[in-house]
Amino acid sequence: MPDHDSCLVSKLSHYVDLPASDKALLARLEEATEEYPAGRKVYTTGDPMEHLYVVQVGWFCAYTGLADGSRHVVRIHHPGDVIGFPDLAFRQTSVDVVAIDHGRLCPFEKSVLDVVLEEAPRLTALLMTLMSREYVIFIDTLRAISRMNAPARLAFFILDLVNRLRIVNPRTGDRFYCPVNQTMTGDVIGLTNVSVSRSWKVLEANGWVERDDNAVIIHDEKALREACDYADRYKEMDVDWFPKR
Amino acid sequence: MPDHDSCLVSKLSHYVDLPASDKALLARLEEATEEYPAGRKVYTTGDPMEHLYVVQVGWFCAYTGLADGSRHVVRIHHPGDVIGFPDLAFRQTSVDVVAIDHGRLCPFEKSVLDVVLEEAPRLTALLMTLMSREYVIFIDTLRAISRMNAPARLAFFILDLVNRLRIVNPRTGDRFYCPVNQTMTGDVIGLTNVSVSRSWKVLEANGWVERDDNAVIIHDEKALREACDYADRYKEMDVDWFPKR
DNA sequence: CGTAGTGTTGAGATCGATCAAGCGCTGTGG
DNA sequence: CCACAGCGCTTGATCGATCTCAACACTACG
Repeated sequence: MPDHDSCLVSKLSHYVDLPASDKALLARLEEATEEYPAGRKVYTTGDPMEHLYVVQVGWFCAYTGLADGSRHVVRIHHPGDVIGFPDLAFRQTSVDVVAIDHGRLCPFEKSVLDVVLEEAPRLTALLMTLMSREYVIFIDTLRAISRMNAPARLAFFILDLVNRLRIVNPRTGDRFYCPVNQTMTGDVIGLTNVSVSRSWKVLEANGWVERDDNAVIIHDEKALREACDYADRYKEMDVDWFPKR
Repeated sequence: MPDHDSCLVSKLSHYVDLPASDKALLARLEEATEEYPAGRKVYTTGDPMEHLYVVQVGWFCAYTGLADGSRHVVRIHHPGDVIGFPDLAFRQTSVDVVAIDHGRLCPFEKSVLDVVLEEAPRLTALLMTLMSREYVIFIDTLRAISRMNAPARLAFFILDLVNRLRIVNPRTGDRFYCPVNQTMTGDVIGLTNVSVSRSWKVLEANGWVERDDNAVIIHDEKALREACDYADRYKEMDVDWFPKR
């Protein structure tokens, strides 16, 4: 009965087998999916923190505004991601989330997480692990932004994107579609759109990447990795310690 | 029987009441405390990820090295912090951890977390929440580093420190002891020791802070907050959704 | 007294920001 | 069909914040 599979489950099955009871639980908790046209807000900073969302289709962007009007993009979310983890600890959201292109989300209420924690330890472990992985990637990002030059930061951005896309779609290979413009890219890695443009030029001149309209083609992934000392956090997750049931 | 109280419990009781069964569980899982003289390594990048640690006494520093020999400090840990959250997802550690001054840790094995998840949902929720809070603070840090100037970053660093110290010791007030030198400070907020020194001068010249040997005295917290658009994430945690047992 | 660690200060170099202009593409409306 | 506006990207010129390098002061410690 694939129609009744939770979309959280279908995304999370990439990582670990969940017992049927966990799947059934999630299917019960999950609300109807929601469509988001490009540009539509999911929520705004300060909104009550009531839902987590699993991205089913499309790219979403979590960002915060700064006092001077500039913007910092916290995270670009792809299909399979969970939106809202960081704000679990709080009553209010700490970021804005908006759809970059047309997308679909599966919301489920934060308030039902208690049932998950009580009844589905294996699923709980998976959620904790996913959160922890996001956290480590953040550490990597901070490291890149605080200590690396503009082209290296862009290399990091590209590698992070492609490796995440490869999880959900292993056929991704070295070419992917990227709807993120240069201004937004800069807001992710702490640069202006001008520096992003120049950094692209550098990476292209090196023969490491190529751009074709909104597509990115990676020609020398090894060189990109070395440029930003990249560690792929998406490959090896430790699920051995998970509860058995 | 305070001697048998888990030190994790005693630290976590700041946030939420835990059922006696959770406390007993933790006391059982916890290993003997370990003493760390200043400078002693707790673990090194690439070590098998076998323990989490609760800081009981002292300051610890989690950092990663960069290819060019420079260093990025991921986090300064204080009493009450849990060391190792970010690496939960992985088999190997992704940072080095070292004692800044003399300290004491309570290790407990990652492999027993499955028992926690199966038997102590309320405690599990607390751990998830603490991880999530760390994550949000990281987002704030990244925002500061990627978009703010040197004095604002230092202001952020100071406010983060003092607000964390105030959790464990509410009597902290506006003065605290800080064993972190300027080089390490720079490694936290993405500056050189030289820029840190100059930024201190700026904040002092503004009359916002004062230094007295290794102590920091805050004279105008409001101004500091405004300088770096600071949000105190340590005040309001949402524990309402926690499982009741 | 010598050494190591830490912080301060100055001078010059550098990287990315800022400002400004222009190009190509797209969608819209006359 | 054309004019125009809007958006994203590129490029050049200049500016400025921070880095780099270097020298020096101070302290602790053997």
